[in-house]
Amino acid sequence: MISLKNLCIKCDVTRRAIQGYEKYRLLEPSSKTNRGYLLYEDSCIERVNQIKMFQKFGFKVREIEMYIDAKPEILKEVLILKEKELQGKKEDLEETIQQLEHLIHQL
Amino acid sequence: MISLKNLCIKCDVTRRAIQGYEKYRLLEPSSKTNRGYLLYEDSCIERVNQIKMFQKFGFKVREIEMYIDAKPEILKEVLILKEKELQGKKEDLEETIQQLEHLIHQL
DNA sequence: TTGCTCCTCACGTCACGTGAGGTGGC
DNA sequence: TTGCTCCTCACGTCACGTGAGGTGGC
Repeated sequence: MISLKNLCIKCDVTRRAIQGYEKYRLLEPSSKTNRGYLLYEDSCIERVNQIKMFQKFGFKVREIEMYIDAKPEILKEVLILKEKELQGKKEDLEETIQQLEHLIHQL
Repeated sequence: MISLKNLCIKCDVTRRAIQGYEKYRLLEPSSKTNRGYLLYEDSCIERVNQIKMFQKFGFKVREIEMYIDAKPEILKEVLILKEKELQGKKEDLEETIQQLEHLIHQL
């Protein structure tokens, strides 16, 4: 068991981010202390790190629910699509940087 | 003079985007027809394209006001900082893509 | 009672998207 | 009157940020 505060510290997220994850049922506290403080399973640390990874890959929070517990084959397909998306973004970004450099040299 | 609709078509933006720019006083209609339709100067086409360029570089709409009419020397400094930001983003993105590829190969 | 910690709302942010409801001339 | 076009609100989106106001035990 781990408190909300410690979960936030260990995962480097805010309380508000955790609340956001809970809104989409990616996570939930397993109990409360008698003072009403929220308590989580230790496994939630790993869970939150996974959620953060999906977010980094460009998934919306409400999409993550569909994939975080998916079978490896399904997940692999989705991730391959995401990789193409990110490659596209990278190319757009490179083009934008070139435009920006061009403009800077004109000034 | 050009109608709002034609401005949107020429610049490939929506009416709502133009409204957003007007909120931050980057743009304004110069007059209205007797039917109340909004009319813009032809120079607004160029203006909107400039705004879009700043957005592409990562400026927030409300930041654009400060720079769109700035002196070249000032603008140059700001753009150089932006370029560094975009380079940083590019590097982050490349790292993320690598992580993603690594994960895909594990599945 | 005061201080401290943690809780649960709930509005704010950003750049628009997306209706709703109204208008004027054919 | 109906249809069409364009107008002006104003709530919705997304993932939290940021208070406000309340609670329980030292």
